Amino acid sequence: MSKCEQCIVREFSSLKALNKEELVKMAECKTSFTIKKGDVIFEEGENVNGIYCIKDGICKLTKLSQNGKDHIVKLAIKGELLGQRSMISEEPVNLSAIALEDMEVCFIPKSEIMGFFEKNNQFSMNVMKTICGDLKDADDQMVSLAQKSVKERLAETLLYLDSTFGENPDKSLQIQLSREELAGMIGTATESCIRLLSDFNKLELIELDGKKSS
Amino acid sequence: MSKCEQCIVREFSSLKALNKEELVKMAECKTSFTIKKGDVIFEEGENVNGIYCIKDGICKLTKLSQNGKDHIVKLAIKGELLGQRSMISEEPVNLSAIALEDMEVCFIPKSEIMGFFEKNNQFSMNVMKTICGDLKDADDQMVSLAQKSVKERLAETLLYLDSTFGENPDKSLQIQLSREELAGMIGTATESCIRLLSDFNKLELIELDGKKSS
DNA sequence: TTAATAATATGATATTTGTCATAAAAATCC
DNA sequence: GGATTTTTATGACAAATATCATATTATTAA
Repeated sequence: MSKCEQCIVREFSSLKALNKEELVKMAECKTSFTIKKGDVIFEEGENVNGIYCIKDGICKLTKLSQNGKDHIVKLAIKGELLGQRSMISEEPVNLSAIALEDMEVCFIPKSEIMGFFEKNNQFSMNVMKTICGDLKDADDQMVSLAQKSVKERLAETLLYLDSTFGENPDKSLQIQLSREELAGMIGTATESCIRLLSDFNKLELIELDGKKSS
Repeated sequence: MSKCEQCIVREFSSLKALNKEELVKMAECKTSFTIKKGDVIFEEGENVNGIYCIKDGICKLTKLSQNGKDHIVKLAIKGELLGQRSMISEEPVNLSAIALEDMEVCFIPKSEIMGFFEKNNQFSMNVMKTICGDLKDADDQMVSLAQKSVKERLAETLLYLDSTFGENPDKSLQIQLSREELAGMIGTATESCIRLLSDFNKLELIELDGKKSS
């Protein structure tokens, strides 16, 4: 069992507030997983009873809508914690988490985290700040979905993917999303998304195949 | 200056975790306001430096989009706290709060609340749960905006307004929203909203003027 | 390597929704 | 109480987007 103390990734999450003792204790009760691209970490409606810490890789957090389409609510990367909201609310998770690439994640049981909440105020504040950040992002996305055209949302999303996940040496986006997934992020039909990408391509704003921004 | 101890409204918010001492201390540093319908409590981008507790009345939390329209992100009622997110994130507020009817609100300065965070764990947990609830709602709304038609969103919103804010004896909705505001909640043009309401009316699903749900 | 499957692409068309114009009704102001 | 402004309503039309059909290309599996 690897030591949380030596895991650099924790520095990027609320867990950075934990001291050595706490980290040792956490290392003892955590479980590590390897997740293959496309695999489900947890599914909407499940009782998760703890949180997942992403050690490596990227996943999408999706919610199934009535019409059967998956909407991508958020992308989560190395260092982020999954399942905090449902753990705090004491509810089943409201989103599914699915790996977009091979991942390594650690599961930390609820009992352990609740202990940190009681004893480590800085940890609580960190978690609160993270969730507040998510809430702000959600508000922004909401307004964007409500008031912007599909074209605007697509352009914004491409720029976001570029700046957040970076480009390969050949200028293509590092993150690999299918057109269907991209459509699921911006809230449109896959065909509309493909068509607009093709338009952007003709206007020479992007290059397709690898697809880079601007 | 009225006593927070005797204010029943606090039982409906995170503040219910406070003990007598804490309430007395809070009563000393809070300020009360009367807000007229249409008045702004705070505006997007402002530094608020504390939270508002709604003692009475309803307000809308809006965000201005690029096209100049206000999108209503949430409605807040008696008992709810405003400005928590920005206080915790140490950022300006991301939403404007505007009274939909005459209101009474109390302002509690940040320093006071931060003290509660440090000393009263139950209070922290309550705040966290509230924000987690808001986040879940935001995710739901996001998916609804992304995947449902305007008609579906309008119908859902009318049902929500009916069940949350109740009906008058004549079956009209208690909450008074203009067509423009309703459109701002569901993310559509005012004309489209009016048109659909008129359609619903013709189909005898609702009655206009007072407007009730059926 | 070929067959099968999935992803991407594009056309044709229908539907939804937005925009602009204008009118009627209601609310507000002197 | 009448004038003015705002809100609600509706028509006409344009634009955006979804849907269905069908290729084409890429990926996977046998």
